Amino acid sequence: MPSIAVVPDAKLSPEAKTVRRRRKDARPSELTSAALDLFVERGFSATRLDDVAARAGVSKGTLYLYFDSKEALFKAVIEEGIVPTLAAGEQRLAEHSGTSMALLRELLVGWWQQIGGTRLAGVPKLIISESRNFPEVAQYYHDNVIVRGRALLRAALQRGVASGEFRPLDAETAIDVIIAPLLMLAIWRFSLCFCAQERDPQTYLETHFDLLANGLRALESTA
Amino acid sequence: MPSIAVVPDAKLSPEAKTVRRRRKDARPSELTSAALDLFVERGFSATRLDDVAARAGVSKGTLYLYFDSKEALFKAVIEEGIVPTLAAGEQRLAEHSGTSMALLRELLVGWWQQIGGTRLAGVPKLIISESRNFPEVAQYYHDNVIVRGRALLRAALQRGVASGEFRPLDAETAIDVIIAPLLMLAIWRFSLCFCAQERDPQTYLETHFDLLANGLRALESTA
DNA sequence: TACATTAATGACTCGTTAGTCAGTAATGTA
DNA sequence: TACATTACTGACTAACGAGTCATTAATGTA
Repeated sequence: MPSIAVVPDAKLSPEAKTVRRRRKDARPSELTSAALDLFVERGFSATRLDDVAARAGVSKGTLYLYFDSKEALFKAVIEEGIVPTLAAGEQRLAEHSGTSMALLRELLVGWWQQIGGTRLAGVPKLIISESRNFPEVAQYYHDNVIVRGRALLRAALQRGVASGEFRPLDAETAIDVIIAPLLMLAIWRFSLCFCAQERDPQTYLETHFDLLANGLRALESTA
Repeated sequence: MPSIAVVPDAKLSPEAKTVRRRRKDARPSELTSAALDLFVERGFSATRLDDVAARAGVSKGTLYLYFDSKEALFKAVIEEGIVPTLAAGEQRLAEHSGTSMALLRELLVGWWQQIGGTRLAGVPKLIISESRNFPEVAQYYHDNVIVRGRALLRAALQRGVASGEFRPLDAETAIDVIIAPLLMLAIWRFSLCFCAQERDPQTYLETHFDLLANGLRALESTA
């Protein structure tokens, strides 16, 4: 990266147009960062690698020095952006000592802070939209995000049921019901001008939690 | 395929390969039907018009006799498949006399029967995935589906609040909370191998209704 | 049967973009 | 200063697919 310090994802300044810099270490993350921006904005297929490269301040040829293919670049975006959050969640689960509802809330708030509320929130939409046509990415996401994410929630729910805090429930369905609103919130944030757009995510999340707390509460009102 | 009666979206039989038939009336719906199948399966951009035409048993040139562009074809798919359901919902609303919860349930079940449970369920995913790159389609869907659909739910909710059946609520947020799980259910059905795939939609919907009924119930438990 | 009308065709153009590779410029080394 | 190494470039290709249009075949009509 070197010689002259440069902000990670800055464009080349105009006068530097033809200057070649050598920054082997910094390139991959500069490229994945640029890729995330454009993938989220335009979709995976509709994003041109020329544009990704340009945004990272390099040429397309350089991109291919670091990533074998467009799909490999996408995988790297997921690996770098999403996967670490799961590790954090797994640690939270292991260390938690409060109520299960608090744990659940903590996991979901954590998701919002690290993914749902950031530009990474566009990734689930990308996966939903395009993974069918890119099986390798789909497989990677399934194995490293979906399976691990669901396992996390399943553990939290089962703990609550075991302690009598939650009424007995079908874990898989409950997981769906819990994450669907979060995913939709993330999706809406990137679906131009639709619905929730300008509304407050906080209010939405509170409403969801509120509903959830009632729905999960043991014994009273609902069988 | 003429003269002899033929199912709407049948492929050409091998020996009919070079025979040209004239069926002006039937073409548009044959083409939109084929288009829906392929759009849902592969996405809008990734679908080739050659394939749509072939599935409808015609050539690409013929497709362009009936639709001005790929986007126009997409608009026609929505117009023919989704819009009528909204008209049905509006009628239901006008004629309903029971409780507001029953009306709400009726609207959502109707949505499931006519859209969510059919191949049309793929359309919301298409819109979410690709509308950003196709502003004309986005505008059409927004005006004719989203706005009308939300108005329908808003009316049902407001009726319930007015009668004291539901607790006071922010209508827009409540709408989001109500439709998010339905949309996710539809989306999951077309997101290969992910999550809810093989689970029972009925169970999922029941869980959602159950949660909803508790969340909306007036006065007790929650403020 | 001859002629007019129109539904349908498919080869074509033309723009687009993932991926390649021979060459260039920056840096390291002696 | 000369030479070796390697990060980087950008023009190129090959393939693809939306949209066009001159031509052909089916049907209607006199």
